[in-house]
Parts: sequence; structure tokens; C-alpha cells
Amino acid sequence: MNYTEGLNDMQKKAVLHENGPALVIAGAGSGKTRVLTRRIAYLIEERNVDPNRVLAITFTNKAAKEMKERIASLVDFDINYMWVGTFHSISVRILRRFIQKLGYQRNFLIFDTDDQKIVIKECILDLGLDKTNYNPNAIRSHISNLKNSRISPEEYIKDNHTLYRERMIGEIYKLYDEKLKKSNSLDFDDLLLKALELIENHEDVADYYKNKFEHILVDEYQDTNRVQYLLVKNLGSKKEGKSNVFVVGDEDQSIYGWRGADINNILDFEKDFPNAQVIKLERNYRSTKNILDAANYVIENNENRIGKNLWTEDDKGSLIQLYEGMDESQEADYIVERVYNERTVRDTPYNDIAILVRTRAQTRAIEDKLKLKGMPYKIVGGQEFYSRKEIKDILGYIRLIQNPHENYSFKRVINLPRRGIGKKTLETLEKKAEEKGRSLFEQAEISVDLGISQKAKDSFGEFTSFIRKYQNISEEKEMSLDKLVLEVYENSGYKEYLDKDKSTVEGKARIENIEEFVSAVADFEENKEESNLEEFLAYISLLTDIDKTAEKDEAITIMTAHAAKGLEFELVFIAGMEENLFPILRDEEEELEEERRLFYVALTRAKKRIYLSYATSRRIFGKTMDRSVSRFIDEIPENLFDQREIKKNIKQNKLTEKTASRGFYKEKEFFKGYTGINKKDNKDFKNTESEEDFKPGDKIAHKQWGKGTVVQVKGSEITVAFNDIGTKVMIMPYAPIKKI
DNA sequence: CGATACGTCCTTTTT
DNA sequence: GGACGTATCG
Repeated sequence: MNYTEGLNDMQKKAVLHENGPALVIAGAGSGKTRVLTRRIAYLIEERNVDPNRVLAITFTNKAAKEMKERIASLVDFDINYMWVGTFHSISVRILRRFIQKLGYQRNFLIFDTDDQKIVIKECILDLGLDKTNYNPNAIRSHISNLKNSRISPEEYIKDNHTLYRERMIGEIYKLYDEKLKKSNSLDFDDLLLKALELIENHEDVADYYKNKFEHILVDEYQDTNRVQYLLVKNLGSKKEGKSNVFVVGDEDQSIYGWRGADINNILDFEKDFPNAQVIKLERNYRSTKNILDAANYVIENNENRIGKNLWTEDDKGSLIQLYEGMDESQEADYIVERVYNERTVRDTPYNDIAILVRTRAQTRAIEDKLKLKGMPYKIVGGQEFYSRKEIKDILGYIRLIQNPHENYSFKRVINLPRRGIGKKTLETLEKKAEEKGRSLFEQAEISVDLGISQKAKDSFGEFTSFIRKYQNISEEKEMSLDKLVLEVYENSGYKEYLDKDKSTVEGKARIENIEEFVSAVADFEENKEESNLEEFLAYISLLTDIDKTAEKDEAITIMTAHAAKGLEFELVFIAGMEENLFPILRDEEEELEEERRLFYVALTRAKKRIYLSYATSRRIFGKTMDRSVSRFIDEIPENLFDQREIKKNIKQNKLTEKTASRGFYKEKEFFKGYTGINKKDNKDFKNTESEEDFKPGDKIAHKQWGKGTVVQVKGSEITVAFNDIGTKVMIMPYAPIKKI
């Protein structure tokens, strides 16, 4: 096969790059994934590189999975054992093999953000600090930043010995690290840090991996932090010959500075890797000219960039739509109405539509409106699923089975369901365990000399032997993982605990989540030839919602602009285009450039059309605040906006004087007689998807709102008077209603 | 010990 | 407007 078929000159150059370092500056939509996969295929097939000697690093697990699949389809070799993964997952792989050299056991656990917070709270308490002055969340991110910059607790304390508060944060950091180590656990940052430590300080480990990896390819290089950079640098450095480090990135899409990502890694690549070849991919294959123009104009306001200009041969395409609502609810109405219009009039499938927001909190208003209309959507974001309480509870059991001496999991589940172990008993146990140097589990297992009630002792006995039983089963590998999880769920009493409120909507959802979790376990097992508990736990710890997103049902995607990185949609809505929301600024100007890059990322996700919107007032923390339009709107030239729509909104008094005076409209008489948005666009729409015809007087049932009576049917809109919640208007093909 | 009621803090963005 | 912690009572 010809691996450069259908590629442009620059792409070809990148794919065929010989040895030595290379930096590919790949603008949005310039086909970088294609370049990466083709290059790997080319290395394997044409240059006879053993797939096991290739290391490919991606930003998400999902990207890794997709990349692997694409490479597999291009080559004749078995690439199952090829290392394709995120920095975190490859670090775990290194650590599983060598972490004993650092004094940890191989079956270490990974602490996520929630787990970290629990430990930090404990540290604040242990140090006797006033908790009103030390916010666990702020300290958690402080510690994370320090770790990402490779500053140790000792160093930090030393550097800040004159500053009380900083010193105390250093002390918390120190104690936190000790506690983690004691629990044989690592946080996300540790994964990278410890892997780096192994490679830097243990020659045999370094030799092993440097030897193993002949080629290192890194995607999204602009979002690497210092530790990741050092990992690449170290793994790529060869005793002799050139380092074959091939990185792909776009400085204009660097959006993770707050997480320690250092845009200088990409800006300084040529300095760090002398004689690097630099290849720029500037031709965009994704968006229309208007969209690209808007994005280019916006990003040109940034100083800190290598500089490039994306171009396309595509048509101008549609103009950008801008809408002003008086509050977030009206903004959401607009979005939903436009989505509906796209779906019905233009036949755009829901899958091609994304609604992007700056913060998670914004999703609620939009979600509510979509629910109201019965339109299908999915919210992508964060680690939501695996951080749900019920999932973390079950995981607590599983983690305890994996490592009974991990005190945090013990504390989490010892009284779930209630086993009569209250605060007092637990305190006694902790004290004794501390004194004897035992884990809580060990101490509970013995439970002598505790001076607690016989009932509590029995509870401890029952609980510990329950965990022991499944620990044996797990070690003997007598049971499949999903069966194990299910049994633990059913036999621990946790099931009964949840069943108690299965009559409520929330209670039901919790049970469904557990069921989904069990099937996720089964899925995991199916896809691995050899699966064990520790691998599974690591897998989930590193998994995010973004990775989980399958292109299942037809649904609108709602997500943050961050989560949208690397994706593309026909149609993109960007909501909340307001000062101090997009851009969101705490203090510094530096952040403005990153916000702008984020907006650039958001704009360049769109292939065909963009809808921007904002509100002049918005509820924040439950308080209504006046808002003003984002400065980014001003950075897009006027002629790229659809003036007709703006005009129309002014007619409907939706655009305020302030916005109007910014120059979005000129001609006063332009679109006379253009009335309303809904009726005109939708009047020819026939309700073809509905299986039943509704008429006034029909009794119906709604999935969420219960029973009601149809009041009016007008086109595809149906008005229903519900027995409990009053009258609602819905759109028929999508409303979850049926006749009764 | 456990259930319930109220007060306080917060939210950028996520591996 | 919600998650989480503390206060209070059964």
C-alpha cells in the first residue's frame, strides 16, 4: 500500500520523515491524525520497524483506541502489543513493572481527585490547622501544580520558610505524600512523576525503555507539562544516533495551562531537540471559509504563537449567527429552537450537532429545555460516571479486596450499609491501629482490646471475613470480574441498602448505574486477554467520560469546549459568549490568551455552521447577574455575521441598545416583514415520525411528567395539560409521550 | 448510632 | 442551587 496516497505535500513530508526529531505544527482540521497513523503504518511496513518498538502517546484513551484501530487496518502486523496510550496509561505500564524499585508494591491504587480531597482534609485536621483558612480543593490543585513543576514538599517548605501559610501548605503536601505512600497509592500526577523518577534514577529501567522504543510519537504536544516533556526527552535520548521523537501539535490549541501544560514545550521544541525538522500543516479540510476566517481573525490577537494561517479551498459557506437572550433560559430556548429547526427543516442528524459551553454549570439550562421538548441529548464531561457515589462505594469494596490495608476505602465502606460502626467506634479503631502500626483492616480483624461493644466486634468480624473471602476468590482467579463485582454488590448488603429507596427516581438511577457498571466490567474483560483486578482498577481510574462516549443513539452532544478538543461537528453552538464566562478571567492577562485559544478550538470544531449566543443576565450561584457580551465577539469581523438574524432579533427587542450600538447592524429597513422564527421556518413541516396522531382531549402519559390531557395540536407542537405540573408545550416527534 | 434539618462554601476547564 | 458539613433530636 502507498501510505502517502491522497495526502498533500506537507502531509507526505511528515509521513515520510526520516530519522531524527520532527515537529509537525498541525492546524485545526489539517489531517494530523491521518498523518500520525499513516506514519506509524509506514514505519512498520516500509521501514521494517517492529511495532513493539513504537511508542505512540495520545491525549485521551479514546484517541489511543481509535489510533490503534486505524493502524491495525493499515498494516499486516499484529499490533496488539504496541504501546499506544496516554501519558498516564503508559506510566502505569512502566510502574507495574518496576515500581518496587521505589518502595511501592505492584498492586498500587490510583487516587482520583475525590480521593485526594479526602486525604487532604485529613492532613489539615491532623496538622491542627484551621479549616476555614485551608480549602482542600484549592490545596489539592496547589499540590498538583507543584508536582507538575517537580517541586518537592521539602523544597517548597524551604523556599517559603518565611511565609506561614505557604509553609503550612508545604506541610500538608508532605503529609499528604506520606499518607499516599503508606496506602501504597499514587495520584494522577504521581503516575508521571514516579515513572520519570524510575527512568532518571534507575539505569537498568532507562536502558530497557530507551532500547525498546525506537520511535516515539506524541500527539497534542502543545498540552504536555514539564514532567511529560521530561519523559519524552528522556525516553527519546539515545546513547548514539538521533532521537526519533516525532511530535504533533498546535500552539493555538494549547488549552491546559491551568493543569500545568506548558506551551513553551512546543514553542521551544527546536531548541530542545536540535536539528529538528519543522513541518507546518496549514491546509484545513474541515471548515468553510467563513468559519476559518473568523477563527483566524480571533487567534491573530494572540502574541504567544509560532504563527500560521489556516486556509481552505472550501466555499464561503454560511454566515455566523449571533443571538442575545435576556437570560440563560431564553438563550437555551433559542438554541433548542435552532436545533429543532436544523433537525426538521435541514435534516441535520442530531449526531452532527454540538452545543459547547465554557463551564459545566451552563449545561443545566440547556438540558432542561431539551428535556422539555423531548429531544435526545448526551452530556459529555469529566469523570462523572465513575465518580458517582454509588460507583465509588462499590469501587471502595473492590479496592479493599485488592488491597485490604488501604484505609480510605476501608473507612468509606465499613459502615455502608450501616453495620453499627459509628464515629466513636471508628475513632477507637483508628487510635489503636495507629498505636500498633496496623492498618484499620488488620485492627478490625483482630478487634481485641478495643473496648467496644460485642455488636461492633461482630460487625468487624463479619465485614473482614467477607472481604477476605473475596480476596481469596480474586487471587485464585476463580471468578470472572463482573461476577465478582456483582456478588460483592449483592452479598455485602449494599444492594439492600440501595433497594431501600428504589421507589424514587434517584434511587432507581443509582441501581441502574450499578448495573451499567457491572456491564462495563464485563466489557473490559472481554477486550483483554488477561484481566485482573489491579488492571481493571487502573483502567477505570484513568477513564473519563470522554473516553466512554460511543456513537450510539442519535443525540445532540453537549460538552465543554475543553472536551471538544479533537472532535468535529457539522454544526456548533457556542453558548455563554459573555465577559467573564468566555473569556473567564481570574486575574492575569496571560490567561486571556489561553481563553482565546479555547474559543479558537471551539470555533474550529464546526464544519458548516456556527451559532453564537449570550445572555444579558444570568443566574450565577443562584444570584442574577448582569452580563455583557464577550470581547471575542468583537474580534470577529462584522461581515462574517448574519446581519439579517441580528436585525430580526433587534426587532424582537432581544438585542439591547448596547449590543446594537456595537455595530452589528446598519440598514434599518432591511428585513421588513420577517416575523418570528418558529412559524415561518416550520410551517411546511409534517409530523412524520410520530406513530400516533394526537388530538385535543386525548389522555396521554409522559415519561417524566405523568398523565395529562392534550389541549391543542398545532403543526408538530402539542400542548398538554398535565395533572400534576400544569400545561407544557412539546414537540411531538421527540416528546416521550404515549396515549393511554 | 442514625436520621433529618439547616448553614456554608463554592465553579472554570480534566488526566 | 447543590454538595457537604455540623447541629440537633429520636
